[in-house]
Parts: sequence; structure tokens; C-alpha cells
Amino acid sequence: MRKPAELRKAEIVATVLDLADKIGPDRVTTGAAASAIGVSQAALFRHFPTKAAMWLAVADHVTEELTTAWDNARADEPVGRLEALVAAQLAQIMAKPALPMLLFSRELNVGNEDLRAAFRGLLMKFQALIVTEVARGQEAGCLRRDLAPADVAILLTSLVQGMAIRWSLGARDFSLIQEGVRLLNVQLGLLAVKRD
Amino acid sequence: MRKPAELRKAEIVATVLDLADKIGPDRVTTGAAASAIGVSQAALFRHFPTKAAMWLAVADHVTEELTTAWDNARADEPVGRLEALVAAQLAQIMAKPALPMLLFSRELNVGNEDLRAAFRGLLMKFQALIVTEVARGQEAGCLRRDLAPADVAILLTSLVQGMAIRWSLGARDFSLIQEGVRLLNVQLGLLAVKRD
DNA sequence: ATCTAGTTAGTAATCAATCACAAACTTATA
DNA sequence: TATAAGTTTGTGATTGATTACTAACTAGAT
Repeated sequence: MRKPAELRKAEIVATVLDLADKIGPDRVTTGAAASAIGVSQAALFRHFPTKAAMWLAVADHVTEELTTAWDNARADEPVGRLEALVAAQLAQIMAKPALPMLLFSRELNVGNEDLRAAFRGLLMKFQALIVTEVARGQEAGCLRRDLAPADVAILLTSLVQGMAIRWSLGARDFSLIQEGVRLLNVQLGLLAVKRD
Repeated sequence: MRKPAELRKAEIVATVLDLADKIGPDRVTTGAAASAIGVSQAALFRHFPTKAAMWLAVADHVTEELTTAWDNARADEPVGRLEALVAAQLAQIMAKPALPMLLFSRELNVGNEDLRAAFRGLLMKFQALIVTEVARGQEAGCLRRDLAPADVAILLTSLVQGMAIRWSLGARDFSLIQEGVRLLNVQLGLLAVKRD
């Protein structure tokens, strides 16, 4: 079945990401993706010059999705926004379990330098959002002021990554977002100004 | 050059791990390993029946190295031991950057279920060591008692993993062990009983 | 003389990418 | 409106490279 190129491109991107979830990023061959879509393997190269270009398109798509998820994580207090940001990130990882694996995939780590740069940029952007909100929380007087915002941000984003790894490598038998938010609140409790 | 099988086996294991550091776990082909050693590709199959068996031997080797590193991380107080354990872990990762990547490698995640089990066991063992030491620290009165040791352990191991990811994806332009221990102490400061 | 650790020279499988070509859609003109 | 011309999206067959693994043979030490 013929489709306009725009639609087909989007379909390829979605399928590559979906297959990456199911069988792992490095197992996604052009043949596998094509047969999952229902076209010939050669058809993919009508829309992308190389397989690396397909992955870059996937990165673009993920960037958009993550960015809007971050934008939608609103709250009136800085601490609430921190929780919303982390929850949004965990939700995205749950929905697309390939994301953590992609960071260590062969595709990203060898040969596809642009893909690597794209995802590094994403992580840095998230980190920057957290730093901003931590600083705001300190100014508002709800977070301890004796720690550098950048250090606090590393503690918080590390928690996200650590939870993602536990969930990804394990049997995925717990709710990533539920456990993640619970432990985030444990950490935020440690970071709150002491009221006693 | 002929070598006794024992030596050659060890050489193969070391070379596979070393190549994994340099070019990534999934790029280590039998041909690449063989030519790095200086023998023909077929020679490897004199010592291991399959490539998967080579990786299992690598896992055994890593298990031994990590275990002795943990054993040598001694200290008289629980908090000092926590720091020593984390420092030892970070040092191992710095020395063998393939370790985090291996967790998400294709080799481990598809087909080689034994390899996956081996590394999952290693992670769980480390986690258990941390839990034990946190509980001891709480009993000794140097760590806050209002948190579950398992939760605290997740915060600490997540920090290790988060730092490893930052270091691994970035330009590896900072000392993983130095920055890691610094941030560990920030976290441990948050967990210490308030003396004021 | 007999293992033992090696070799050279293969195999079958898998993969990304290319090729000539065909069908379906679009546009312009008679 | 009908149709010719051109463009877009597809296919099947194939290629060349790479891979893990095997088979048949060989040099050297005990």
C-alpha cells in the first residue's frame, strides 16, 4: 500500500522505536523494521539514505516528546515542579523502555556520533531544568541552601537513572513511576529545610 | 607462539575485556580479539566452544575482581566503609569502562541469559553490601534512623550509576572516583544525624 | 609417537545498501 | 474531459562485507 512520504517516515520512526523496546535497539535491522511495517526492506531506503539517518529521526521524535512532557510538568512551587519533572521523565521511560538501553546501544556508541550528541543534549537539558528548579527552591526557602544546586541536581537525576536501570535490568516488576516518586520524596525530605 | 592453554585462556579473557573498553562490547568480534592477541581467529575456538562461553569467562573474571575489591574496602566505621565501597566500585568502573556498557550490551541482553544472570547477581550483591552497612550505621547512631536501609541503599547505588552514566556518555573529562566520592559525601551529609 | 596448540581455508548466515523496474499518483495540455 | 508526461513510492533480486564457527592439516614438545 502506497503512503505519502511524510506518513511513511513517521511510521518507520515509530516502528524502529517500538521494535527497540521489544527486542533491543541493536537488534533492529532494516529487514525487521520493514516486515513489521509490511513493506519490503528496500522501501525504507526510499525515505532514509542510511540506517543511521533513521535513528537520527528517532532521536528527533524522542526529543520532541520529552520536551513537551517537560513543558507539561507544571506546578506552582519549585518542589512540586521537581516532582512533576521527575514523574514525567519516569513516565516517558516506562512508555519507551528502549530509551535507557539506547544510551548504551552499539548504534549510539559506535559510528553514529550525531545520535550520541542528540541524546547527550537531551540529558543535559533535563539536568539544566532540574538545576533551575533547585535554585528556585532554595531562593524560596523550601530547600537547604548549603548545597550547590548543580550537586543537588546530580543527586536527583542520578536517582532517575538508577531507578531506570533497576527497572530495566530487573523483571520490570514494579511501577517505575510509583517507586521513583516515592524515593524522590525521600530524597526531597532530606533536602528540605529542617523545621524542627 | 604456543602457550599453555591456561595462559591463553586468561589472555583471551583479558583481551576481550580490554577490547570491550576500547570499541564497545558488541563490537568485539572473534576476529578482532584474535588479531589483538596475535593468533588466528580459529585459535580462539580451541579454548572456548562458543563466543558466549568467552563472555561467561569474562564475567567470572570480573566477578572475582569486584569481589576482592569489595573485600579490600575496609574501614572501622560503617560510614567509612560505605565510602570505601563506593570508591572501590567507581575505581573498578574507571579501570574497566566496559562494565556499564556491558549491562546494556546486545551480548548480555539477547541470547546470553547466563551472562545476564551473572551481572544481575553482581549488582544485587553490591546492593546487599550497602544495605548491610547502612543498617549498621543506623544502629551505631551515625545515620538517620527514620529511613529504610533499602531505600537509602538505592539512593547511594543510584548515585554510583548516575555518575557512571555521566562519565561514560560525556567526554570522561572528570575523575569519576573523585567527583563520585565528593557527591557521595554530600549525600552522606544529608543522611547523617543532625548534630545541631 | 602422540598429544597439543596452532594454522589455512573454508562454510552458512546475516546485514545494509543498490539495482532495474513497475505501479500509482499528479500535473499539464489538447 | 481525456490523456500524455513526469514524479513518487514501491518491489524483487542481488551484492559485498562481516560474522561465528568448522574441517583438514601441521609444527613442536615431552
